[in-house]
Amino acid sequence: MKLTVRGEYALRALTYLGRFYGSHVIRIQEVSEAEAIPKRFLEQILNDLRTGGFVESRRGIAGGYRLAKPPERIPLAAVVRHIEGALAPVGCVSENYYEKCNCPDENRCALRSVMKEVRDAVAGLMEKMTLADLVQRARQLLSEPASESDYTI
Amino acid sequence: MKLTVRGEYALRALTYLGRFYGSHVIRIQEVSEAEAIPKRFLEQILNDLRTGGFVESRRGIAGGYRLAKPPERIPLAAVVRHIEGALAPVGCVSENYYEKCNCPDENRCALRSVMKEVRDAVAGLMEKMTLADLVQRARQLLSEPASESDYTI
DNA sequence: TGAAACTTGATTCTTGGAGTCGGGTATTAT
DNA sequence: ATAATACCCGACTCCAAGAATCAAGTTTCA
Repeated sequence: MKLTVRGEYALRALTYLGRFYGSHVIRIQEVSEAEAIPKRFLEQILNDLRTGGFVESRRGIAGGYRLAKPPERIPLAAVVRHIEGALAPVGCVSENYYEKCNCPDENRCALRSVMKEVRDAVAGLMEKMTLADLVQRARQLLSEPASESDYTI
Repeated sequence: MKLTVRGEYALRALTYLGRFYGSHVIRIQEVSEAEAIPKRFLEQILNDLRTGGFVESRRGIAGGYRLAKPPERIPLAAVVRHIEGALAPVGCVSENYYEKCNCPDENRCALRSVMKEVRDAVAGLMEKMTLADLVQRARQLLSEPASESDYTI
């Protein structure tokens, strides 16, 4: 039930870019240092995010990356789906990346019908949450003193 | 965000055993055939489930497995946690299997606070759902004619 | 007493995640 | 122009974990 490191990096990088949405482009180098992500690996990921239409790039000496659209229009579900595929815990209940499972009869599979609920919960949540939420939260956490205290969204 | 095959097998095997809860013990062979799970692999898994207190076994020629407690008292969350560990999408928001993530400052990590919601949703659901739900659903699906139609719980 | 079934631990096989590397291409400051 | 800088691209390595398989036990009962 885990997100891959790759997916985590993608979300962190996007959040960083989101904080500067509307201004200049950001160099990979800067994101890499700020978020402690291996630079070459981050290159791959940002490139992948570009293919997915989440960011756009500018080459050359004054190059870098920026979001391709406003953070409010980037649901976390879309990002995770593009980077790692299905949100569903088992392939046979995925809406976007369905794959047959190995149970004897899928239409009579009890697990399937139950896992679908989990999928719907996760997908529902992550479709509602956008990069804007992540950015807003990042700004809050950076302006507040660090603490263990609970938070609300 | 995926369940492993091992976890899937565990839930399927438990569901099968659950259908016979209260009567005789079931041979590995039978579960293996009914659920299309490689026998040797299933041995491992059932053994693991025994260690976890979910099933109990009887050795010898009339041996087999049965649930160690009523299905209503086996939350799916407990099974998955025992077989594969954390339910949380990232280790740093797991309540039962916490592990530090590699972000620069965990207390100022925007992703963390958002992923926690996902964890809570998944954990909440899977703690409410028990093996009894799976068994009940299995019985329904086996008595009904197979269909693609939607279902409710 | 032997066949059936669980027990245990080691071993193999494969896949995919994580990260690296080298060279290529575009852009711009000078 | 051209050199420096930064993105672009594909191949490659490394390693851990998942998914089994195997062999040799031990217990039980007919």
